[in-house]
Amino acid sequence: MFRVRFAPSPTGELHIGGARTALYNYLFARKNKGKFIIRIEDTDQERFVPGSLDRILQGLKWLGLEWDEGPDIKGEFGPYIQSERLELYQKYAHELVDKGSAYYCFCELSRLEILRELQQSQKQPTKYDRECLKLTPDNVKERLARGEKFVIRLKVPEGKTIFTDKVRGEVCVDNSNLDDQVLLKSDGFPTYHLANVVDDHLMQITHVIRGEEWLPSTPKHLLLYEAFGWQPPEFAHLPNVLNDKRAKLSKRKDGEAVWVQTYERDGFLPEALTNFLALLGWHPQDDREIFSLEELVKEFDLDRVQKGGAIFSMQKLRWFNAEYIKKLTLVKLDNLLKPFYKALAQTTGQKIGTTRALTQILQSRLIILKDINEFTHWYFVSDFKLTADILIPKAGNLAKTKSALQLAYELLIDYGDKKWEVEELRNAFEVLVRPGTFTRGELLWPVRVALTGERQSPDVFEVAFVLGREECLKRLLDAQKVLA
RNA sequence: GGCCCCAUCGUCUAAUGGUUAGGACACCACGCUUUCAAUGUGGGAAUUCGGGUUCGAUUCCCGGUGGGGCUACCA
Repeated sequence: MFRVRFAPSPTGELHIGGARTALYNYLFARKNKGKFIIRIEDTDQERFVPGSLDRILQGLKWLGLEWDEGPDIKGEFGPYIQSERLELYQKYAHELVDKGSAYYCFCELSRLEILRELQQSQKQPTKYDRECLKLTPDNVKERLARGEKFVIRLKVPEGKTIFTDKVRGEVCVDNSNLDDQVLLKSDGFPTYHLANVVDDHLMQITHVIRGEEWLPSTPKHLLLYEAFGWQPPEFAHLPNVLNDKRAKLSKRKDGEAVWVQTYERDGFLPEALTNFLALLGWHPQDDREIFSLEELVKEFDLDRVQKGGAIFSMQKLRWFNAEYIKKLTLVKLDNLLKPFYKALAQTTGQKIGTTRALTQILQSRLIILKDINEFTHWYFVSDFKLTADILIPKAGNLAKTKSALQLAYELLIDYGDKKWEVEELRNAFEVLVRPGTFTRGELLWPVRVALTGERQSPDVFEVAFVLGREECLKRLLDAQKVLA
């Protein structure tokens, strides 16, 4: 049974790159009828952000990536939060020391810094010089007894470390380039490397699917498995998600655009985001692009994951989102829009009744839900400023425009008991369009502008329909005053 | 500086030892049309460079170049 995990650090929101890593892990697990596990890697106390854990889990839930074991779900391999597993790492670190695969180090941070600088200036690999490996066992015992601060370092053996990555194929590193990695910090917390290996083993993870940034430290992890005498999992390193400058997407460089929550807030649909993310570094066998999560599960295959980094294209994401909005049922879209409508009504001090009809005419225009804010000015604001300039069509003139508005007004006054419906309205106005009197443009442009105050808007009759007769009459009258 | 990874249209990518190098986004044009969208049709746009191997390489190998990542008692 395959077991994979997503292991975020609680240092903020769910990162977009992390979301893709989680997605690929999820797809791999579901595809292979395996388990998808969430583990929280909170071994850095300084970077810990309170509340972050909940927000990351919420982000994953929003995306629809459900997990089988995790901090909020009891599993037989818990706890799933590393800060609750501290004794474990300490035990294993000391076990490694006993085996001779690791050693105590008492060196000061300041000395290590100087050492690094020296090595770099001499064009050497930067790594620990093993000063503390010279210490005699008695010496070590004495310093420990004295309560001196220490770390435990991996003793990297000589040789080469070779492994086969599921995405990249064979990777080979000479151990002489590997640093004697700190495994246990002086505060008693493990580093990522130790905690990660211990937990992946204990939690019986079979496939480690993670970001490319871990590729260089994988040999160290393999060395750890070897030192413990454990069977290592398979590794698959995913290409990075890049910004438009081809650098790894990061909070520092890219701001809140890296948080999944930002997309949720702006009205991207989770289905669109997962679809987009899935295709960022992976491709199905055919040319299809629209995939539900279930369909992705069916098609996903690690063999078809890309090696090179992929630029996060907002344009393409927006296209996906528009596609998914178009596919939504009216009721569903209207519900999703409710919070946005409410906020708008609040700012304009307006009460809103049913928004169904409004939603319908906006559906094909929305790219993200937030667009509703700009697309509904004509609906929520009725006292917009009109000018003759905008009311008169490019190919029209003042007199014709005046009479168009007048005729439209009269038509609605005499509308009688005809149905107030889009097609009915269209038919009624069509009668006014005659060669020698009005072209459609000469008639409909002024009417539409009178009703919306905007050069660009939905169809006149759709607008008239949602506005209602009273409001239309009022606006037509107002427009005529502008031309008077 | 050292180590590792990567390289097809602007972007995401497909494909092959012999193809008119395919699709999607974006862009442009045209159609529809009262405007804007949506939609339909069409168009421009790519195998990083240099060596090999081969009858033939964009595809395989080597090198350059370029890009990225790592180089912490961060993950």
